[in-house]
Parts: sequence; C-alpha cells; structure tokens
Amino acid sequence: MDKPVKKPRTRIQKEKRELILEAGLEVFASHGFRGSTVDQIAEAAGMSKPNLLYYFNTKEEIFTTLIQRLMEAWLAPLREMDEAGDPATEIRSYIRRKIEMARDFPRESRLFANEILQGAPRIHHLLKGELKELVDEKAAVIRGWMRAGKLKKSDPHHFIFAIWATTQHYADFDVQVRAVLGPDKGGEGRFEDAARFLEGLFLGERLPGV
Amino acid sequence: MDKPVKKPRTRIQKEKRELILEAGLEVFASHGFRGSTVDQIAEAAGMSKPNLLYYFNTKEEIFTTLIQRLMEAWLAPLREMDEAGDPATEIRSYIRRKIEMARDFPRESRLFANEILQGAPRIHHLLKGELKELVDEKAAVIRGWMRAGKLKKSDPHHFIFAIWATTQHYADFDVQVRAVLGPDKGGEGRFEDAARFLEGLFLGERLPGV
DNA sequence: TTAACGTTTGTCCAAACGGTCAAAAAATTG
DNA sequence: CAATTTTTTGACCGTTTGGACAAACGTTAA
Repeated sequence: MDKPVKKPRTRIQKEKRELILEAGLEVFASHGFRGSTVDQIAEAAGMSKPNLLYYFNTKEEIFTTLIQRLMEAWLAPLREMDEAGDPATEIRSYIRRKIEMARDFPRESRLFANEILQGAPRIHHLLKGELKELVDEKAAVIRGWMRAGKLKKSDPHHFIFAIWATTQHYADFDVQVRAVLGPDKGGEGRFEDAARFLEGLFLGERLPGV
Repeated sequence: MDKPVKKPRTRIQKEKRELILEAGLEVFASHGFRGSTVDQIAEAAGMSKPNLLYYFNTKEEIFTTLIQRLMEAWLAPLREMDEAGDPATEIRSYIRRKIEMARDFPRESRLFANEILQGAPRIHHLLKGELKELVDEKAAVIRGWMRAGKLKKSDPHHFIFAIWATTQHYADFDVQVRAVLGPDKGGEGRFEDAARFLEGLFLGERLPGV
C-alpha cells in the first residue's frame, strides 16, 4: 500500500514543494544523490525533516522530480534550432544559449552531470528515447546544412557532442576553470570569453593556406 | 595519536594495496566517494573490511591515494606537448592521447570528474598550483604557435579547455554518448570517429569563402 | 621449539541515515 | 464560535555506515 505521490493541492503545498526542490537542487548538485541527506535538504529549505517528508514521500522522489523538470529545460535550446534559419546564426545562438545556461544554471548542469556520471540509472530510458530522437532529428538538419556547403562537413552527432561538452564544461568543471584561469582571467568575464572562443572554434574560418 | 599512514614494507603489502586501489577505483568511479562503502571496496578486492582497513587506515586514504596518482597520469599528455615540435602534429597527438585515455581509462576520468564536480575539496590546491602552472606554460607555447601563424589565433587557455572537455566527454558521459549514437554507431568505433572529428575541429581548415 | 612479526577475521560500537507516527499547532471552513 | 482539515514537530525505529579491537592465524628465523 504505497502512499500516493503528492500532487500539490493547496497554495502552501505548491510553495513548500518549490522551496524543497530549490533546496534539493542546491544540495544534490554539490554532493550528488548518495552524498546528500534529507536533513541537509530540510535545513536548506528551512524546515524539519518530517515536515519535508510530508511534502515528498522519499528522498528519491525529490531527486526524480528535479531531474524530470531539468531534462525539459536542458533540451529546449536544441529544440529551438531551426532548419529554416541561417545555419551559422542557428549554431551561434545555440552555443550562446548553452553558455548562458552554464553561467546561469550551473547547479542544474552539475546535477545532470552527476547523474550521467553514475551511469544515469534514473534517466537511462530518457536518453535512449526522447534525447536520441531529438538529437537524430537535429543531426539530420545539420547534415543538410553541411551537404548544402553552409557548414564544414563533419559528423553531426559528434558536432553536437562537442558543443555540449565544451559549453557544459564551464558549469561542471567551474572550480577547475577558475583555478587555472586565476583571479584576473577567471572573473565574471570568463563566460563571455568562452562564448567568443567557441563561436570561433565551431564557426570561424581558418587561416588560408595553413 | 594518529595512526601513521601506511607505507608498503613487505611484498604482500605492496600487492594488497594495489589490489585495494584497483577495487577502489572501480567502486569510487561508479558511485562517487560518498556513494561507495568500505564493504563494497573490500568485497571487490576479495577481502574482509577489517583486513582492508589494515592496509589503509580510512576510506578517505584510499581515495586520496588514488586521486594523487591520477593527477600525474592525467597531466602527462599535456606535459609531453613539445614547443619544438610541429604545432599541428603536437596538437593532433595530444588529442589522440587524450581520446585514448578516455577509451582505456574511463574509470580514472570519471573519478576525476566526480571530484571536480563536487568542488574538488581534496585537490583544490593542486588545481591552483601544479595544474595552473603547467597550463599557463603550455598556453604560452600555443600562443607562440598562433603568433607564428601556425595555428588560428584564439585564446590558448580556452583552447586547452575545449580539448579537455571534448575528449573527456567520451569517458564521463559515455552512457549518454552510447544511448544517443545507438547500437550501430555507438560501438567500439565511436572513439575512432571522435578522434577524427576532433582533429578536424581543432586543426582542420574550413571551406574557403564561407 | 619458541619468540617475534605480519596478516586476517568475528565481533562490536557509536554515529548517521531514511523514514514513521502520534500528537500538537495552525489554518480553513461551516 | 466550533468542527474539520492541513501543517508541523519531537520522539522514535531499523538499518547502514566507518572504524576499532582483540584474538586467531600464518610465517619466518634464532
């Protein structure tokens, strides 16, 4: 006889569940699922543990709720890539959007990275399903652009992977990036620098004759 | 009165410590530090928990020993980048080496990624010290190549970050890569495909006039 | 043989953990 | 107001965890 999954009914429930999810994001992102305790999340949300468990039946329920939402937000930029648009512009704004997400939602990125690193036990089906479908579709679009000579020919799947890897790097490996860049180059401008560099990498032309 | 850190003295100690480190790598890489238990590591190493704790005083000692060793192996490819060599060749073999490491030592890569993701509490000083020094040195080399017109001009630090991000992606996000590529494209050839793609990305010339 | 030393294990412990529950407190409704 | 429902909490429970420890076992060498 399982307890039913809590659906928010009252105003308080909506608010408190949001509060808990925000706290969960903070805690999960910095310690991973196993490394986070319900007590930590409760404290971050400013309530007692039993109180928290009144809104979410289990620790896992908080986590899965978070990651489900996250996937949507995470795929949105790729979804917006428009076949009818100008290829260079489309790629450029995709990179921009991804870098902005790394800058503005690093916790979400880290939470996601954490899950994948551990073998994605909770979202494996989403990767093989929804994600693969979307990527295959957009890879076909990119391949079309390449065939039309609008983009240098290469493997579209690995092209997408490379954009993911480089942009998310600035969220997931932020400590390392800042440590290496140092206080001067590692300031707030690092995301702008990264965006410019990545545009050049993925779109820029090379020196002629080299 | 702390117990002294165990230094291997006998032949058995050397062997068993290696066995434990191998087991620890396996377990830590798939569950993270907090997610791994001493019992799991002991079982993976084929011994009892108290026996394991005879060779390493604490769980943390296993972890730090692993990560210390790892840093060395991890930086080696960058160290080998030779200012006197041909720029394109040097970059190409750096990428090759990094992709090979992602293919042959994915557990090491994941262990490292896990540590950075959690804020690198145990190796922050190494990042700001040894790592930064090395990267600054090699960034200067790359900048020299760029100034000499041997490489397209861009930010050398971000250039290195991009190589790290893209190559390690194939180890750290392996589940995702395989899920998206599917059974056909996601086979063993994916690393070779990745290497070719990345060489083109970092070194290839673009279509003229685009 | 025996003393010394290195190795292994069963047993135990205190703390931390996820989660339960009854009952109090607060808010809502009639 | 009183009745009802929702929200909050202190106390508690069973389990897991990292680690301690003494006793047993194995090996070597005087």
